[in-house]
Amino acid sequence: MRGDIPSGSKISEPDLARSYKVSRGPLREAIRRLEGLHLVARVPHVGARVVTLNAIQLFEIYQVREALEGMAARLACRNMSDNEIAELKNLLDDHEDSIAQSDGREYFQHGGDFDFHYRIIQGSKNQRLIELLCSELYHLIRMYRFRSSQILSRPQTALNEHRQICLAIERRDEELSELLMRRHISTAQQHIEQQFKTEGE
Amino acid sequence: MRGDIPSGSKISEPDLARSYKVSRGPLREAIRRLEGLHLVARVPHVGARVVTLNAIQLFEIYQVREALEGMAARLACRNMSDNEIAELKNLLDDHEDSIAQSDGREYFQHGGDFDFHYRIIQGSKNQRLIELLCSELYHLIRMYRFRSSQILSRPQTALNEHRQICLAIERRDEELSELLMRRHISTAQQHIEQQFKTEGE
DNA sequence: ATTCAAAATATTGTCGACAATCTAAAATTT
DNA sequence: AAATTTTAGATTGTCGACAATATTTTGAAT
Repeated sequence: MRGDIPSGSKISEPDLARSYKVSRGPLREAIRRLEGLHLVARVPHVGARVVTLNAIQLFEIYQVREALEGMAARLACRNMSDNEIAELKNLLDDHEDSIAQSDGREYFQHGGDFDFHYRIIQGSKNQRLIELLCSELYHLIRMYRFRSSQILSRPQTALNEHRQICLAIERRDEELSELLMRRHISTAQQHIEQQFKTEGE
Repeated sequence: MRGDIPSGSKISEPDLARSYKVSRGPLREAIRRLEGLHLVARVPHVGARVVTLNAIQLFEIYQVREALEGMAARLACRNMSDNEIAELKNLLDDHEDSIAQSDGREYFQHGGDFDFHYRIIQGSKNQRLIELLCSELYHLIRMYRFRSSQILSRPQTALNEHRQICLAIERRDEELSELLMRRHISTAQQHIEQQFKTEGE
């Protein structure tokens, strides 16, 4: 998860066991867990490799993310307390300051973007949705972000979109908040696609 | 997955290892995989239990399912071939016959309902979406269906809804097909909720 | 009789070793 | 010289045993 082991590299059980100072038994159990999280792929009798995300897989993840986070925004309208919404607004004000200070470059890098999404996901109060997005998909997206050092810095635009979503949630407008969240993620997806194309040249 | 081990029962590693004629090592690795699928829950130093779905958890799963299958229907509009859509229509005709023959009781039991949903999910051509719905969530929903012997038999209504969805896909109407699919699942969810209430009395 | 403490039991966590399988390297054949 | 077969090496899969931890039972004290 930290990215210490490069994406795509083969995992040698004896080597890893030595480096972590554990026996192969617990290590294999751990690998099986990572397999469940789709972070390593395992071929019987051949070995385990750290998964690599190609453009298509990232594309697919973003489609899933759009559906799930859209639902999260809808449920957040239903289930976030007035207090939680007030705190969400405070967070956005902090982000505003942070962008003004750092000239906007560090918004995505310091998890500011994820902070916002994280709160709304939590606000859905749907435990399964939370686990799916925050534990399972997040690691995969994060893995990609490690590689391409987030060039998609469009902090002011993103912040504006965040504010719109926040407003819709404040008004408890389920339809609108879902729509805006889906568009927001869809836009991010398109930016990544663009990036992949220019990268390929 | 077959339901041999009752939901909620504790899993004894030595017992299971004996009954499957394997050592505890591979068994533990298998349990870790099931843990990843959320089919067993594990507490350190205490043991593993087959998960039980309460009403809330099932409710949450259906919310996730609504979001994901709605997206699947949308993507199916984009990615299903004309041929695949024609086959989908044939499937619905078969279902029609099956319902007429068996007086409609066996539609859900024999996986007819799932057949339809399965094809649309596959039609999305999104591998991650397919895996999430068909491999991960399906087992959980199936686990519940084992317990309550599917009382929600409203076969004719469901079939009609399926036909409407199919029509929307045929017309490549992404908006409508997603909407109809979400309503279809939302309706099923409400039926289950109803059932839980009457069950609790 | 009830409650708390301590010992006994059972279960989980970990390890090192051996067997089965795959990958590569070397040797033989064409 | 190239290709195929064979052999050697490494890696994965499996096992039984031991240590650490939790649960249950037993006993004693209130």
